[in-house]
Amino acid sequence: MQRNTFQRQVVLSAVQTLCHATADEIHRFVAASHPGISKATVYRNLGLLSENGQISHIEATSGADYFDCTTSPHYHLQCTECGKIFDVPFLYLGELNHIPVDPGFTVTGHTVLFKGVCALCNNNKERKIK
Amino acid sequence: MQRNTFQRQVVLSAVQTLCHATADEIHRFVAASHPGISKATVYRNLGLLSENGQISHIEATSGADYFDCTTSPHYHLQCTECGKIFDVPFLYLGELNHIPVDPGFTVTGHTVLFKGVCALCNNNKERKIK
DNA sequence: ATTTATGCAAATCATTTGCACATAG
DNA sequence: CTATGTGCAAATGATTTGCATAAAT
Repeated sequence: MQRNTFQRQVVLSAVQTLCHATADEIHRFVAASHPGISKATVYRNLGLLSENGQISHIEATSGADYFDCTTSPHYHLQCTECGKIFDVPFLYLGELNHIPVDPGFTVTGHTVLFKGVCALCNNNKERKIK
Repeated sequence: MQRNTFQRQVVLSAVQTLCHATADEIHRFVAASHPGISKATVYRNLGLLSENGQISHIEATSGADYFDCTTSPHYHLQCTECGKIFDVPFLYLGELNHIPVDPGFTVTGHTVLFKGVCALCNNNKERKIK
């Protein structure tokens, strides 16, 4: 049976405050008020909380993974300049899980990740040119 | 100007032979006949060849990335048991790059990766149960 | 009391990088 | 010749793990 530790509560509440954050960002946030909490504990709790469906795990294709306070299915846009994650609302292609592949294969899910440049980074780029 | 080194030719030909392979698999394949070629060189050439559009880079969400001998746009299915990559033909959602997001954002591309269990691994699982 | 969780440090895995030497153009 | 590429080993970054101790139930 899973226990309701102080550390787990603090990690969950950090994810809910930060909305989209990496394990390291969550650890830094948590450690600010509770310096004793280790990064390993943050990782272990992020894993458990995602398995429980209390948060969701955003698997990036480069750099660190992110954790999301929202658990409803939706896709993300990641800025290739700063790494930040943004929600892509109003789009979820559930039917993609039923694509016809060789019988024998079992499709269990799919990931969609958009790449782009966020407003802030676009702005910084323009300034550099000038 | 880019040079046409022996090592680069060997790496390209390995990717074309293996079709879907990780840097490590490509290095092992290459090293079998040319033991002098280092893994760093394999990585550097895989990077250059993808930039040139001679091969493509499959960014995985866990474990090692793969390199693909094909360069036409298509998605992949990765087996969560063995990590192998399979093509998902006849499906490319180019229109996804035009999803409406906040103005200021620039969407430059998207990744779709299916997760599932391949025929071979499904088979192995069944045997374990019995 | 017993099992689950924690903190720490070390280990792992994929990939990148610095640097001295080699070689393609 | 000289810029680009190579091999080696060390560095990096994200994440995981072993182990002794702590604390939830």
